Amino acid sequence: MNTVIRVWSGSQVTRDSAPAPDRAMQPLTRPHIVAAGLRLLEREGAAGLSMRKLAGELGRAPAAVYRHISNKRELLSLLFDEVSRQIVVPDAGGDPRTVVLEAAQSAHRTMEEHGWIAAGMLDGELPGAASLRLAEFILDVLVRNGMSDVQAARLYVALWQFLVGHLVAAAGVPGCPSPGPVARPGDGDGDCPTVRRVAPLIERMSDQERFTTGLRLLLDGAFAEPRAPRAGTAAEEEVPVSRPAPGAAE
Amino acid sequence: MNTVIRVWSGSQVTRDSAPAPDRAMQPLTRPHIVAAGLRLLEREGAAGLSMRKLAGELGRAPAAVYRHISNKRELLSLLFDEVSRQIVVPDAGGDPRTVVLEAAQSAHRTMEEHGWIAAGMLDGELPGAASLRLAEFILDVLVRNGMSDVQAARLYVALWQFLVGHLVAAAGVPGCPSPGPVARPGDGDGDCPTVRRVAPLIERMSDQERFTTGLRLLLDGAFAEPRAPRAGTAAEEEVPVSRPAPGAAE
DNA sequence: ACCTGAACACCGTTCAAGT
DNA sequence: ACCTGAACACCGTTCAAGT
Repeated sequence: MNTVIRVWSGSQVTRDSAPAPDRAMQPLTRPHIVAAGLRLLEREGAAGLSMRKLAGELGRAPAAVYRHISNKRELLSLLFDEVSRQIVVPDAGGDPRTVVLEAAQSAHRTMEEHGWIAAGMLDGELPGAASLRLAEFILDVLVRNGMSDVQAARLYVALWQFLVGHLVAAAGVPGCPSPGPVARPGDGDGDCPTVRRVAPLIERMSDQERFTTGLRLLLDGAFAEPRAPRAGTAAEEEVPVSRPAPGAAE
Repeated sequence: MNTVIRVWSGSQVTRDSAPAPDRAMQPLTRPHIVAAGLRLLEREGAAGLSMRKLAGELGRAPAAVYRHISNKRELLSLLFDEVSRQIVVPDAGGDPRTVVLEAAQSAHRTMEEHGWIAAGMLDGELPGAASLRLAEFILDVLVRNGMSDVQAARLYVALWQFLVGHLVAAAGVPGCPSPGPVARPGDGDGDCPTVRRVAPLIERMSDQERFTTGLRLLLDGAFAEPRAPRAGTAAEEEVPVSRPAPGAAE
């Protein structure tokens, strides 16, 4: 197994030790606000985060927060950044397939701890500065191991979309643990024999499995493509301007 | 190219022709409500759907809706069902990889038309009865072509999660078209040379490409695994790692 | 059975006014 | 510069009361 190193230089906010229990009348700062937001999310979940409650948590009037943050979206963006800063990536050496798999799993683990992220994805401009480091790491490993920029871009986009989808699907209804991708065949819906047979297998899959098996398929697919044998500078084929897919009616 | 057939028996609600312009005092029905909901979504987008506006659209008091529907989640569920009913699947014959690809693309196309779906994913129990038909179709094709139930289940879950992730990532901030998986390297964030180089490639990818290339990777990965030889008919050759033309795929 | 009016307990955000 | 009080324009949902 690879040594685990931290890719970030240290978080300015820790969830457990708030900057201070909001004493006397120290003026608010963004770190105060971010910390309070994380506390609120941890305590009440995604639905519990409101600008008003946040202000309450900080002991101020709701309007006070707006002196330091322009709206709720910016708040979500800051919170997401704080979480992505905690993503840990493996050592870059070794089999690239394994390294990328571990990096993705690490991102998955970190974000999964924060169920609200899935909900935040939809109205925050979440892919912020901190997640750049993860992108840099993955793209760099791929390219350094012979993928063209285009191949790396494609795989990275696919990985990201898959991660987002997994988080959203796993979060599902805020309360329920995981509705899964298929509902149980109900009464009125013509019989779906295959679904009926396979559904239990799906329901039995753990969250980890749902993520990792898909991840493996993506990586298998990507690494099955021919790559350049060696590379320091992987300038290769130029992107051939996407043509419409051969058999696809689109 | 495959003949396109409808897998559903007909929608009881059409978006364009509402059941009636809400005349005199016909009692409300669920189809009325679903139709009004779709009208509202089309006109005002995901953020424009509220129980109060829905009631307004129907010419009733807000409370009236609750006689027919128990809450907003159920409404979203019904709306999602109505949309999934419109998914068209290809003919089941032919290369399974292509058939599944086309089915997924079809689902993508249908859901993409309804940007609100991504938002609804998070607080509706969306995978309802209608999407069972799609699941049945895909699982059936996979198993009929030699995949084990477990293999089929895994690929299906991966496809679903990827679709969800794509929709959410593509929907992004309600207003903005597509923030994409990486933000532009900003000022303060240490230089990320690879991201800086690759980001333009990612931004240049169309929505279709972002979906289809990932889909292909998943299918490549899944069909690279050994499967049982027999299918319904004759020699289904052991797939020797499908290779899409190097960089010239698409 | 179906609907209305009015209310309850919330939202995000703005803005004049205070210190 | 930073904060408060009060307001604006909304939410989802409930419930007694009407017909």
